[in-house]
Formats: sequence, structure tokens, C-alpha cells
Amino acid sequence: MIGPVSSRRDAIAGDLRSQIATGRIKAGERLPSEPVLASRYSVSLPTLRSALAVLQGEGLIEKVHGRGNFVRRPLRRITYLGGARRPDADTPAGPAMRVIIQAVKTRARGQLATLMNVPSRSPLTEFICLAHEGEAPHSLARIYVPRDLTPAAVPEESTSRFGALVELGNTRPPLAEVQERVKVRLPTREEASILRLGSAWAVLAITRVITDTAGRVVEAAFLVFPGDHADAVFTTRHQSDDRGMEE
Amino acid sequence: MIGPVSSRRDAIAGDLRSQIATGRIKAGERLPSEPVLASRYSVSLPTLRSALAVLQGEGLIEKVHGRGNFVRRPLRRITYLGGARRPDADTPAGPAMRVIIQAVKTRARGQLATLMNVPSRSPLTEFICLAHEGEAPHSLARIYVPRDLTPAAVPEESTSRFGALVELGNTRPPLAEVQERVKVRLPTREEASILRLGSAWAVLAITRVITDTAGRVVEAAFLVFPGDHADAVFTTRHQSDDRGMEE
DNA sequence: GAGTGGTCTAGACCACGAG
DNA sequence: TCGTGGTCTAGACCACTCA
Repeated sequence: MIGPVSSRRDAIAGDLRSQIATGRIKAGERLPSEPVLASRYSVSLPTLRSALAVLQGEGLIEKVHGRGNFVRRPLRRITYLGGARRPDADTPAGPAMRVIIQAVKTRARGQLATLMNVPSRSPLTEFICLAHEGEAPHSLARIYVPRDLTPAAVPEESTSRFGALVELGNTRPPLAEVQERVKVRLPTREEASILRLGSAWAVLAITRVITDTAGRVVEAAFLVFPGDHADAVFTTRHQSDDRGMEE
Repeated sequence: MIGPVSSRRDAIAGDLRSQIATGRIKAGERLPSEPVLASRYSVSLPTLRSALAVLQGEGLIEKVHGRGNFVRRPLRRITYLGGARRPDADTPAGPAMRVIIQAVKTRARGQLATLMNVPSRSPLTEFICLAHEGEAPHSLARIYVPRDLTPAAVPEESTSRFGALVELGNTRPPLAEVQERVKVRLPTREEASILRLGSAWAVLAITRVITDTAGRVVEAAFLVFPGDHADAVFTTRHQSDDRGMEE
């Protein structure tokens, strides 16, 4: 580390962190105001605030302008199951997932056309999805499907499990290949506010491309999960020895 | 946004960001000193520093105590291939990967024993791996293999591709299943310094468990990649309709 | 209007790196 | 030793929330 072994900022952050961990300050509770904390720790306001910024960066507190600083409730861990497997046994006994879906007619262009391996201006349907789990925002998705493969009736708002999302691109067997690219990146301003993330907290971004047996891309999806409490799990099974080298 | 539409901090950060993007300030170059920049933008030093903190958070600059602030060179993107596939065609024509491996005899305990489904105190070999790609740190790994499956001779330092790492757990066919859990988390102090990440930059952490056809865990690995320039790709192939529901 | 956090200032002192 | 960034202070003013 730099500077003294433990700066006042780190000392204060550490003290508050342990108070939160031990439950001396409970989840959802408001911290004392910044001036009060500053005088309690005998530091100036900017120093105290920088300590709070550390905790905010760790996702332990949430700063709300005009109201105060709050201890964040521990969030239910989100597990994304890769390979387009149906997420049924996933997060059992959780609060119901609510998915808001908006369907828009659009056309392929630029990177998206390349990703889907279709000519520019090919007709697509874009599904913009926002999933909530109880009160907590769960995930964002932008899913693109060739127009001719789009189901005629699309529910505007479905109160279902996340499976609804997957099924949009999953009702047409047989699928040949699912490729998922996982990235870590900072959220856009919009993503940060929707997913209730500090703008310094990275998101887990998954680009999913599903191809059918004919080699046609039947879905491209951009999924965004709050990186502070989301995992993605991928399981690969090998029959005898099918470790393919073709790509 | 909070406060004014664009704070001085954001305005300065934006200006410097565009100067970096357009190449007016080149990669690797040192920025003018903080007092100089502060007076150039007519702000106080703390304000200017907070603008630099924004750019640091975005991975655009690197602050080096006592030397100055430097524009980070764009880093070669790292691609991790999931499913224990041999990463041969991976990052072609890159600088040679150098992997430093340290092997330690240890015993399973706690979470690790659970993950590997072995009794506590089972003998294991722990491989601590640090990969470099040219000068840039590439990844960290802690790999655990049951002692009786450990190759007799382990190179202390191998100048090879990352494949060396995978092959440690890959020389004993037939593998039945590879499960990879991808997480986003803040680096530990040690990881941040080794991977040369700001401690606010998240890492891509992969927990990999490889099982053989008998259901025995032959490898558990904890892999850490710098989140600012690492992807993980997982490809799932479906033969006819083998979307299994067992789990 | 009262209380909260957000931004900013001007200046001090300390720690690190290089000559 | 000198110039760099790192930490900290005491206080000002603004913006947001809620009664």
C-alpha cells in the first residue's frame, strides 16, 4: 500500500465495515450523518467521505443524496446458467421474477449484423427486457431474433421466471450451438441506475449467440447482470473424447 | 446525474479522455503534473485529482506515486476458452506466454474439500501459477489436483502457452465434465498489485471443477484475470436434443 | 425550512522516485 | 535534494429530500 500502513480513511472504512459485518449496524439502516461521523472519528468531512466512498466501492453502503447513507441489504445471488439450459431448478423458493419485455421492430446494422452473420438491414425483432426479482433489479437484456423467427404474439409484461427470456430463442429446435462470451465492464449510466449499481461497480456482460443446425444464427443476446451479486455457470460434458478442435 | 449537469470534475475528465482518445496525449506518455493541470483548468488540486480518479477508474491512466500520471497502453485482450478445450488457435501471433509455476504439497480443507468432494485433509498438490504475456501480467491461477494424479515432474518455470496450465489437469482422459463458475469481484491487494490493476477494478474470477467419467474430481482451479481486458468464451454444442435436466 | 449529501477551495504536510 | 503524487484540513456554497 501507499502512504502510512493504514490511512485514517482505511481505518475508518475498516471500523465501519466490521460494524456492518457484525450487525452492529443493521442492513437497511441509515448511518449517522457525515458531519456526525466526521466528528466521532475526529476527521474532516472530506476524509470521512472518502472512507464512505471505499465502502460504497465495496457495495456495502448506498449513498442517497438528501437522505443519507444506508447499509445495503445483502442481495440474493443471481446465477446465470449457460448453454441455454432451462433454468428451472435455479434459485428455488425465491420471490417471483417479474420480466418487463418490450418488442421493437428493427434492422441489423454494424456489429450486430456481423455477430448474427446476416446482411446489413436484415429485419430483426429486438426484445428489450428488464427483470426484477421482488424489489431488486435482476438483469437487463437486449435480445435480437430474425423477424421471420419471431413469435407472433409477444407478452408485453410477463410475470414469470427468467425462462421466458430464454424461451424466446429456444422454441425452435434443434439448436446446434450456443456461444457465450463473458465480459467485465463498467455499466453505462443507464445500466448503473436501472441495476442500482454505483457507477464504479462492474457488470457481468454476456453476449450470447445461438445457432441452429443449419448454421443460421437464431438469436443474439446482450445480457447484463449486476456484477456484485451475479455468477454465471457453464457446464461442458465430454462424450468419450469429443474435444473438438474445429472452431 | 447529481448536481450540475456536468461538474468540473466530469468536464476535465471528459476533456482529458478525448485528448487520450484522439491521440493528442499518446499511450505511455506522462501527463503534466497535477499542479500544472490544476492551474491549466483553473481548479484546485483536489478537484483535478478527482478528475484523474475518474480516468483511473476507467483504466485510462495509471498513477505512479512519485513519478506522475501515465496514459495506459491499450492491452491485448485476453480470451479464456471454457470447456477445457485446448487453447491453440487462441491469440495467434502474440508475444510468448511465460508461466511461472510453483508446486506445493497441501491438504484439502474447508470449501476446497467440499468443492472437490474429498474428505478433509486429503492430500493434494497445489499449483500456484502466474502467467505473463510479454511484460504484461496475464493471469493468476491456483490449481488443486489430487496427489495421486499429480505428474511426477513439474517444471518450475515453463516458457509456453497457457496450455501448460490446462494440461496439468488434462493429461488423464477421459474427462466427463468441466464446470466453470464465472464471478466478478474486487481483487485482493495481492491480486491488484500482481495484475497491475487499480484496486477498484474488478477481476474476472473463474472457479473450474473438472470431473472424470467415474465422477471423481480431478482438478479444481481458481483462475483470476484482469477484468479490464479479459473475456471468457463458452461454447455449448447440442447433439440432436440432449438438453439434460439432471443437475 | 431543516437536514442531508455533493462539489469545490487553498493550503499544509508526508511519502515515494530519481538524480 | 527536488519534483512527484498521497493524505488531510476547515470551511464555503449548492442540490436534493422530506416535512
